[in-house]
Amino acid sequence: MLDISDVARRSGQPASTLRYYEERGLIESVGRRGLKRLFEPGVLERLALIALGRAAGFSLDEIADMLRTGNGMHADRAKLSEKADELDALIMRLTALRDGLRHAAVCPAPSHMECPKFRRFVSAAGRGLMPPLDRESRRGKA
Amino acid sequence: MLDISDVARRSGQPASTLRYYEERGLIESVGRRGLKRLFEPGVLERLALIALGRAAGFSLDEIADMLRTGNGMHADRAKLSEKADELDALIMRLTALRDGLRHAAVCPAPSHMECPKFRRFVSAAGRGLMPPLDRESRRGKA
DNA sequence: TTGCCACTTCAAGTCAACTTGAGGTCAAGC
DNA sequence: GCTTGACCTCAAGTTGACTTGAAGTGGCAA
Repeated sequence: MLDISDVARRSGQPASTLRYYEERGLIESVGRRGLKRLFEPGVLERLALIALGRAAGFSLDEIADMLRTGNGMHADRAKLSEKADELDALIMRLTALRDGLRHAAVCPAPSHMECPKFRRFVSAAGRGLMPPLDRESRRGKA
Repeated sequence: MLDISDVARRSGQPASTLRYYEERGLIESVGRRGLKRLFEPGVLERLALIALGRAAGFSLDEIADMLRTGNGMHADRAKLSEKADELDALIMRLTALRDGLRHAAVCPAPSHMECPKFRRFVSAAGRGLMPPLDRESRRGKA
């Protein structure tokens, strides 16, 4: 049996997150010693599964559903496939973007706007072909 | 001269966003007709540039800085390069993830956890090798 | 038995980028 | 002149996933 600090240490998630996940129905504790939660070791695998789901872009609610239906991420394969397709589209956009940035970084044009290649990227973004990325990048710098 | 609804229509951004961007110093209006803001047509290119920056994962603050220093995204090339590197790392993680999902979707193992390939992905996620994706995916479904 | 301190609960705060709502203004058409 | 309605300002609300803080509890070492 693990107490919350064991789980925190071994999963890398702060205790507050573990309590939050329990409240949200993502994990469960199997009892208490006094006030303190006790967890089975299996919770670690479950937390890894949750981390995977989060990394794939599933929300906590979606993950909770999956974990509830089967008892081990019996996620329906269609949903996984769909998420893989989404990732594919995202990867393509990001790749184009990366190439654009890479080019802008080395482009000899005095101002980026004078470079036709860069102007193409700008106007693609202007036409909404490249939705914002957000949180991921913010984490990247922390 | 364009009023805010012209800019909204032609940039795809709602008026509220344009006001917000002005407040944040990302764009500026050149005057008023009565109460109503007037914009120069150039604001459209600037908005496209902002959209590009957002798509690349820059925060509004970072974009505002870039737009302030030069007067046309004279963004320093080191910063662009750095962002391209970040994107590269992100792309690699997402690709691994996509492959993992794709595999899980077709894997014949009765439960995903019985597949050694899937277990590798899970444990990689558990070790924090795959930080969450978040907002991007949520947008994906809207 | 006393004290420490890791744990507990619950409500509220945080973050970024907006959006929404209430209440007001004003140019233009009738 | 009067109405209409697009615009204005400013404050507050939204979202998801947490974190933080205050106030309380209880197991265990000394």
